[in-house]
Amino acid sequence: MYRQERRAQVLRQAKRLFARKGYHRTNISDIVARSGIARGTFYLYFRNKRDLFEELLERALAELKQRVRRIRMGQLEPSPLDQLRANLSRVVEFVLAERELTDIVLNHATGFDHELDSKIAGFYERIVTQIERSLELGIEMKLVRKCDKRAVAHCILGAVKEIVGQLTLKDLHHSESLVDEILSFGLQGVARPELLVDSKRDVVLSARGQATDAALARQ
Amino acid sequence: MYRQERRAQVLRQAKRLFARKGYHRTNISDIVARSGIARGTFYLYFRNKRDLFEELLERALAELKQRVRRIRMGQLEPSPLDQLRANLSRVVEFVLAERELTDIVLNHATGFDHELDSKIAGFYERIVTQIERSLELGIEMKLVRKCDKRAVAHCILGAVKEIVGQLTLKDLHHSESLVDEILSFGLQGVARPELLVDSKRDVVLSARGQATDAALARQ
Amino acid sequence: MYRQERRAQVLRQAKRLFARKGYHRTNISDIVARSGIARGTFYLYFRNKRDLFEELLERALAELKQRVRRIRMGQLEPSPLDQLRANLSRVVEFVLAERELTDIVLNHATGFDHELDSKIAGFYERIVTQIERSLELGIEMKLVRKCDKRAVAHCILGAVKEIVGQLTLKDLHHSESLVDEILSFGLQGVARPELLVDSKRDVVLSARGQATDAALARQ
Amino acid sequence: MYRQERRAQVLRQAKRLFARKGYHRTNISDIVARSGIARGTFYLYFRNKRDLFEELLERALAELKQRVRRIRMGQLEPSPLDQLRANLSRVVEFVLAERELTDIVLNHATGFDHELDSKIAGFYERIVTQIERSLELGIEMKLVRKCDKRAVAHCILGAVKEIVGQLTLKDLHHSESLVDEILSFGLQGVARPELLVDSKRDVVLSARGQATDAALARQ
DNA sequence: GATGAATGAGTCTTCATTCAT
DNA sequence: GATGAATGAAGACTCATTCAT
Repeated sequence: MYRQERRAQVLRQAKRLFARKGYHRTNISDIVARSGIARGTFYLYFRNKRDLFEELLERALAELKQRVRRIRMGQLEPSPLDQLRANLSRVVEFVLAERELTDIVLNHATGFDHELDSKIAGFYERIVTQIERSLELGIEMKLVRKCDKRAVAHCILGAVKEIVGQLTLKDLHHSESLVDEILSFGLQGVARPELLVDSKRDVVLSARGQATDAALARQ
Repeated sequence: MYRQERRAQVLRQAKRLFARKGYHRTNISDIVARSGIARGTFYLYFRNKRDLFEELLERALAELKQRVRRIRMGQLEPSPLDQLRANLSRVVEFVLAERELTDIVLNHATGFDHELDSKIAGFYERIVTQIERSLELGIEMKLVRKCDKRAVAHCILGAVKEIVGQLTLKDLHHSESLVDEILSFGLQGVARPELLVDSKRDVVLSARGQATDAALARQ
Repeated sequence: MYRQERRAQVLRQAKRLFARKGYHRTNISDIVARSGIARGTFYLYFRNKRDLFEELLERALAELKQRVRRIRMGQLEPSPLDQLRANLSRVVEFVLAERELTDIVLNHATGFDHELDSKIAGFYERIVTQIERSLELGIEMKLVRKCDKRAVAHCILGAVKEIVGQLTLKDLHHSESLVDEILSFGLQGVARPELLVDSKRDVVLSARGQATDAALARQ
Repeated sequence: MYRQERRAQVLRQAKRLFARKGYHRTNISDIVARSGIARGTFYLYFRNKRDLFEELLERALAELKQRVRRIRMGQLEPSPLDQLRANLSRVVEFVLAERELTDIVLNHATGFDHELDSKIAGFYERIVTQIERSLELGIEMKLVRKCDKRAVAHCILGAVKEIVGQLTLKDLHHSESLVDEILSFGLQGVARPELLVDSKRDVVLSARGQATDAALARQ
């Protein structure tokens, strides 16, 4: 288990450095110096610098994957909204606990090489698909309006990524209100609800938005 | 003007390479080979590799800044929504015309060095602030519900960034429907409007969303 | 101590090369090839090429400084002349033992950069001042004639530098007779002593040398 | 003659730059910028950078050669001492008029390449030989004591070089007194003349200087 | 297993020189 | 003749990785 401790120490230090300086500006010298091991020892634990980075990345992705669960229907399940909220809450929790890892995923894991890029892309793709499925489900359940599910899924993912990216920079603790704010935004957008309902039409914003303009203009 | 053409050619090729491989894996040899110039010629046009990158980045940011305009009130101005839509439309236009530049801004300009990081951060901060102001304005005009303006501004920025990032990957042409989809999402979220309105309350989603859950559950 | 041997080997080879070709025409490739080490290894021992050069220079200057000692008065001290001779002898010894280092100091350490130039200038300034003080002392003791001490100090330094520079080129061993020749020159110049003494005047060469001319012409 | 003016201008500027920064740190860009000509024009006037430098050097050497004349005997000639003084005076004059050129000869022309090194060495060799011959002549005329003529010649050359090198740094005008000081030093050294004469011996400093020590100690 | 000295391929950058206009 | 853009060889330095101890 001693071995594992050392390894963990290296991972920990590398994580800090990658988060602060990015992959290319972090060098093995930095890592081994911080980790208190010799240069050569590094290569007993990791095949090379890239592998170490990949491992960190995969840990983050695996953890996140696990925290974003499929929305399940059923009498025994919490309401879909609660499941949604729980997902988001778990993600925010992770982000706050692992700011550096999050920073790496969001800011330093991009444009690396084909393999890693695919890994990241696959991860996000999976998330987007999950969101898409949830939207579909929502539409079936008549909770969600009709929309370009894929585009909207990306919007949701983007909103979460951005908020979460901001979180890594600030000294915040987990706040449910933030999660709710994100949820509210995703669910109802920013317009005052009253403006969105119209006796004659289901969805106000449509036909290149002219109707909406009219509705809004009526105010 | 001949000089400017050559310079432009180098910028063009560098842009391609940076977008494809990122800054660190693109080397001067690549750039000069692609540009059909000699190694030394590069340094006639650019002080160094970093400067070239910075120039590309700044061009993108400047162009984007110019395309995102302040929402203006007044009889002679288009409706706020149309101004919003025009902003978004101009951004999407740019992104589609300059996929590589967009890719660089989104994926390769991060974790570079302090100066460039600040430049990017400043750019996004500006955008966020603009969105925030628009939200404020919307609230005053009773078009926008009350919310954590800063958080929502980040959500909106994130949604746009993500969609836009996806656009660079696909072979799409500018579609107004996409812009409308983003707008709809930002304005009304995903919930069916009817669910959001309640005779007794202005905003349904609140108090940790329990009311909403109830409302949604009622369906 | 193994490390020190390698380092010394590099210093030795660099010394040879700098002496033969000067700083600018000696490149790292030369040095590492001669030293039998790899390119990168060089940088384990020296921060850069300039540092290596500086180290060589400083070694030489330090050694020389140490060999040129202040003339001390006192019953227990050797006669001033013997102290002078000892200084000169130690310098000549060094020069012959370290021909290359001497060559570097004399011929390649000049017009380098401000810092190194100052170092060299400082070194010579120190020597000149020491000579000047010795002259002062000699005047007080009535061993030395009145003169422009600074100018004469430079003359003495120059004479020694030139002789020493010649030594580095020839295959000589340390010869006391050479030291004495320099001393004689410095002390009595080249004129036949008889010509210098005049019953009526202390110093013959004066008043724009006309008197001397007369004296010499009398012969 | 226009051409010659331009050429002279380039030589003038190059001289300044070489004197200030040395050969290697002076680049063609500097030279052409200062000279107000285009890069390519430089190569219409000079084959390359080295040639330009060589030309400057040769001018200096030629001028100096011309100023150091052989001591001639004869009723119609000035006294040898006056001829010596005139030589020295002409050299000092040149040095003061052409400080930069002197600086180049003394400090930057060394360790350059074989050909230039030989040129410089040849120049000095010539001077040394001239001094040597003068010493010989002086000995024949019983004006000069017996000595290692070659060594003494180097001492004299060195003294002059050093003084002259100092002159280039200071803001002095030609002073005959300085010339006399050098002459005095060369002729009579620094010892008080009385100490050098001994009724029984011609030259006091001899037999490893012990006699002199004794003589000096007698004081 | 641990070490850290050694490696050398790779990269940016400079600059004297050329040559088409 | 004059220009200055273009050239590309050359050089310093970095750093991930290896390997003898």
